[in-house]
Amino acid sequence: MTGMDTVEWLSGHEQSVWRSLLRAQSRIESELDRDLQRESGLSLVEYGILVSLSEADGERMRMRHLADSVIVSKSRLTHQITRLERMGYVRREPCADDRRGYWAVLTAEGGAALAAAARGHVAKVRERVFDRLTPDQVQVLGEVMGALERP
Amino acid sequence: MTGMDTVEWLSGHEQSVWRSLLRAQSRIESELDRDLQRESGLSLVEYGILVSLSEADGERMRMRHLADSVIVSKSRLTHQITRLERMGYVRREPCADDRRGYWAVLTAEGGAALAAAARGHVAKVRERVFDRLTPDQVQVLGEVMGALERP
DNA sequence: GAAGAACAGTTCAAGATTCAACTACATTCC
DNA sequence: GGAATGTAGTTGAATCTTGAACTGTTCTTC
Repeated sequence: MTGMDTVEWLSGHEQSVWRSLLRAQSRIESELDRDLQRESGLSLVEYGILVSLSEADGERMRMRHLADSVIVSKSRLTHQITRLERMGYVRREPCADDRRGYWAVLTAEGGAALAAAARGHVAKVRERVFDRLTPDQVQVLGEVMGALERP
Repeated sequence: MTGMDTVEWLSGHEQSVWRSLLRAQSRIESELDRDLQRESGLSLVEYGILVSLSEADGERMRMRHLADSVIVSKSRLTHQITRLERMGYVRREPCADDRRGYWAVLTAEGGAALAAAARGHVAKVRERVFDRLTPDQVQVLGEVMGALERP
């Protein structure tokens, strides 16, 4: 009795689930990223940013809100938006009623790039994920991820 | 009829599952990484490398095999092992029967660092993932991730 | 047994990410 | 109203990642 039993370990089954999860995660992410990159020149994060913007009111979002929405640090978002701005897909606009703030605004080119990327990307997501699962599995996966996504 | 219907889109439910998955993924990973980093100075990838080595025969693995096992590029592994070597947690040994190759070998310090990190990390994994799920959900999650981890 | 292909691993340089300052504006509260 | 505190976003430097090119070894096949 060393005191070790006050720490909860993972059961054998939990451990194997956890490792599968880690492998699945990193495989899915790296494959989708590579394919998206190759076919549209966008990273997964850039794609996510464009999606968020395209769905927002006026196709624009405040930096802070956008950062939360795609789950990256403020600093990383700043750099990322700078790059997207260089590509012509996003532009910054100062925010009228909060002079500290900026809007990141989707440009027409950005919308077009997103549209061009979306089709192939979605096909890959389907192929890589949903085609491998039964409807019941998808159902439970949704419940599980719903529970896990909360902070 | 624009031809768009030849592409399979995601259903509304699939889309929402997919987005939950992405958010859950990035939250889990960034939280665990931050905590691990803070409490033991290891990144999640470094932790994974030490785990793989600790479980391997002779606590050593060839670079290539190790790279596959933790799912990173050869190049990234080279850099990562260089850093772990600087920290004193791993050392490289030339491979006797294949003169192109090297073993990455876990040092005593590396084993100790892993042991020190493991307890807290596992507690976080439990707290962040398994405590939120019912046994049935864990069961299905395992099946699903088993299907998704294959290349 | 030699030529050519494949493989293990590293290197280099470009680009991305991180983290802690930092600036500038907003809010609170006395 | 003004000092203190909080928030939005950027900057800079150090670190990390990426991908292609490269070295040296092994495997194949004729």
